[in-house]
Amino acid sequence: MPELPEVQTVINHIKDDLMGEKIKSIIPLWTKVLHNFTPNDIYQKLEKKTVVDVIRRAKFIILQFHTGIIAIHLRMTGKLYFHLKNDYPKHCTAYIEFESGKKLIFEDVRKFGRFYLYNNLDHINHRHGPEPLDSSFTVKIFQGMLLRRRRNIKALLLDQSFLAGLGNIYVDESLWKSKIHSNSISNAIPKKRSEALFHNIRNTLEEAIVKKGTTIIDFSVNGESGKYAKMLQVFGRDGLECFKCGTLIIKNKVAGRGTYTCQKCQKVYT
DNA sequence: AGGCGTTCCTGGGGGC
DNA sequence: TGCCCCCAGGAACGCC
Repeated sequence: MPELPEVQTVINHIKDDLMGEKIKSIIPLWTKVLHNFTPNDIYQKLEKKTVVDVIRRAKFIILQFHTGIIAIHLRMTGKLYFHLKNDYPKHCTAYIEFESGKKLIFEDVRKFGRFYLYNNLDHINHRHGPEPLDSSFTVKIFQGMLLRRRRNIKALLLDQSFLAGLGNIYVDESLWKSKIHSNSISNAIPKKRSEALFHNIRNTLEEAIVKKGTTIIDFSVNGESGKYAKMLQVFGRDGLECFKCGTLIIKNKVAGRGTYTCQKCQKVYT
């Protein structure tokens, strides 16, 4: 389940090979993978069809062209990588052919991943909150955001229109580090705790990017595994002792997601 | 506004 | 030994 650090890792891995490449064609092998366009649309909308930049916004990989963007969302099992052979992997749902002969493969076992074609980032920006790692995102802004809502903290942090990029793993990690129980209500969290949460979200994401993400279930880049799995403090540790207090970590469901918690360290604020 | 259920998919785990 | 059922999970959407 790729979250911000995993998406950033994919971009860091393929960006140099994408820059300056000109698209020859985009081939869907499974019809629904192109969400709002057809292969022919790229001739009209992308004009020169040359990749001028590759950036991340929220959990999207953005291929920037002179007159538009292709946004790619990996959802749960999507993988994006260059492939030299002429055959396609079993779960390849689409690929992009470049004039140079390079092929960018999109492999996606569960078929939730999608490609989108837009004129610019407006459409994505409108439905997404701030980037947690941006320098413009501050403690004060975050605390204000929490106070203006009265909502379950885990549901809120997972909500991409509130804050972009977090997913199930890094939400649990950030809440544990901040000693906040996932059943807490956003505007009941004390100032000191929300300040800690702000810093722990950023530190956790930054450290995970350095470690090239977390290898859980399906995530890897060209078979290379992320190293953050070794750093996880609560996620996936049900039945094991909390690293801070020794209490057994429990797993339950919060906001419809599998959630890992230390019932002693993490306080419920309501 | 917020919470919850449903949908999309498939591999894999649980139950017997 | 095998097989069937059901579920996880990101995001969008509809409903209360």
